[in-house]
Amino acid sequence: MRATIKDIAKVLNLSPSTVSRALRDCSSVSKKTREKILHIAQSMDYQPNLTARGLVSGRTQNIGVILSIETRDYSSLQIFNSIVVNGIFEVADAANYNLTFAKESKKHQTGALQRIIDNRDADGVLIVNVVSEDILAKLTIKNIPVVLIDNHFDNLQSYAVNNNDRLGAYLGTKHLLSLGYESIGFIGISEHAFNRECEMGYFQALLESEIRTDPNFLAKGNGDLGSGYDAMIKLLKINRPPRGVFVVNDEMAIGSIKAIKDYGLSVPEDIAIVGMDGMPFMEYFDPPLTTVKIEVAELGRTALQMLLGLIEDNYSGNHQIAISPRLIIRKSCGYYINSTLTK
Amino acid sequence: MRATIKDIAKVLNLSPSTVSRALRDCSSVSKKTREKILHIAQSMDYQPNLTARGLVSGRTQNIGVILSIETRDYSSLQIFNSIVVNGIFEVADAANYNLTFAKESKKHQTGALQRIIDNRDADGVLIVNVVSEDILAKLTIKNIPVVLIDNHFDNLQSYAVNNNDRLGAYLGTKHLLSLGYESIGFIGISEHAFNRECEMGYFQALLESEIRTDPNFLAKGNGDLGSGYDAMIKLLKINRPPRGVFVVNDEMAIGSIKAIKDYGLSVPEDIAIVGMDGMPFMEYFDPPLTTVKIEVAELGRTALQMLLGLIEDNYSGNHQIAISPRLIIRKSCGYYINSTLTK
DNA sequence: CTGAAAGCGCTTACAG
DNA sequence: CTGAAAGCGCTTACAG
Repeated sequence: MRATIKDIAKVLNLSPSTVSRALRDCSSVSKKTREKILHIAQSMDYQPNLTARGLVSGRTQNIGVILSIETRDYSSLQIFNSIVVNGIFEVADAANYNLTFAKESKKHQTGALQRIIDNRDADGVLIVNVVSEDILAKLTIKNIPVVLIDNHFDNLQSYAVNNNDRLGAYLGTKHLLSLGYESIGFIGISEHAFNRECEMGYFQALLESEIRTDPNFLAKGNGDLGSGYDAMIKLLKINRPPRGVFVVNDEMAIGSIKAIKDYGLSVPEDIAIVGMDGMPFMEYFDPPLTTVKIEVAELGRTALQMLLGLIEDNYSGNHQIAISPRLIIRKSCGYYINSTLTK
Repeated sequence: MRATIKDIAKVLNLSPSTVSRALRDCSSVSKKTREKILHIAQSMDYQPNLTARGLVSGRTQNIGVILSIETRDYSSLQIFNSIVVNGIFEVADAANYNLTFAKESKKHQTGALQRIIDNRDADGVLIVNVVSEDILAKLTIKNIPVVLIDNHFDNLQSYAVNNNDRLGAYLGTKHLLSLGYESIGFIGISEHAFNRECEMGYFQALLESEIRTDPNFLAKGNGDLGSGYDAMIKLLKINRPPRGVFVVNDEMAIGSIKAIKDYGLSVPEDIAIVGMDGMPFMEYFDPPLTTVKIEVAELGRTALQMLLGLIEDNYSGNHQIAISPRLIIRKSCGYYINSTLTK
């Protein structure tokens, strides 16, 4: 059987209280007895029972991570989420917290989510991606601290960590402009807050170059490859299509490159493309995709640091944090063709 | 404050014991009092404190999931692992278990892993991918049930769930043969047990077609794209290169396709390629990759079911289970070119 | 069918 | 600096 505090106390003829104190390094224990206790504890291979500790502290040492149940295996979102979780894990582990996953959809929610809400099976919760306002409300009522990740709520009261989408679109568009292209298109996505941010970055870049925006140069998809293809076809059918296009996610960017090729044109010679996300394998496509890489793991790390502060009741930073993405130049933007000009 | 069993007992003038029994549906409580208790419990929004339950049951309701610390974000392995975890989660959630992640490398192991081993912070453990034998030994000593996932140990005593790699290589090779190609190459990986299984599947398929194996047609990489490229270059330099090549993972398959293109040849017209894995985005490459898809989530599900049986001490199935992968035909194998023959 | 008591392994005021 | 006692919220023999 596993040794307990009582066992150690008995061996040394001390009280459990003293042993407990010594083990946790309380200053009120004499050096001599502390050393005796530590020594015996080690020789008996004593390790505290975390559950018992949790019962008296009222803490679970769990962080709930709520994800959308609908995420398909191998999808971009799945990949995004798993990297976010990596970042979360790093911080959680250092702070001695476990992660408790939970998933949710309109119709169904996992047992884990019920345990978090009903039984308070987490000291705090991270909500990744769009999850219903309903869940957020329930957690708030139960007084469980929450931080949103990549949730483009317009709710300024929530604590949230997002990619700086506006900056991302700005960087992507600016890069195309810096390459000398004068007509730049935009393929967005039908997701309000996110798309609005991206559009603002795009417009700002154009404005700085004093280029008027052409409403025909704006197209939208739903985020997947096929919709990026369709959106690009629309742009291609315009009288004089844009010379460069910023696409708000990599998957649609790949779709739009396919559309351009199928149209008998080439990337970047005829139309240059810049995506956003940083999905895997994108450097292996033909041409390798230039993209604005989101610091996904950093989103997770930052969010959990914030949440930990909230749990300890000593967070005093901003309610909302935006993490800067960064441009990764590959070939689809034409940088290496134009490099004589720009380098 | 949250209602406790005591609170309910007080309201109804009953003992906590009876309330506890009623709440857990023990048969020994009269229908009448049970109903009263359930009613009050609901009106007081009572939910059991899981920590307290855990303390008396000696269970943590945690399943430890050990992963390699070295896995890079966005790598194939990272994607593989996250899908395995999806499968594990499904089963865990249905059985009311939480997942506790832990990571490990030769030099370093996370706090979570120490908690699992030292403090028994999990009722059972799943080890995904190659993790040191040392960890396995420690868990065994502590009497913590373990199931390995995708760990190609040669240890027949361990409980393990793996992809049926031999079958995978067999299916891939057989498919190439069925397309009429008579010389088939093999690009393997320097990982003993895994590679041996793949080779056996490859040889078996050749044998059934009475094709002699040419040792020059065997090449090896380390798993990443560049190494697949190099391995293919080796095969291309042979006097008469193989007409089709089975590559043991998708990433190297993509690398080998690139090598073929750079060599001025085309896929599948000159050399046909079949990979194995089922990584995302592979259908978008040029040409879309034919591959043997591993049922990754199923590996996770099966392993946890096995582990749950072990924890409950009622598992009586095989120690080792191999999950069958399945062929996904796309364009890199030339099926659609040869379809007049084969359809 | 119900209750009183002991216990799971720890922590923490309160005394001394 | 140390100990006795109470308690965290539940479960479970043992009696009746």
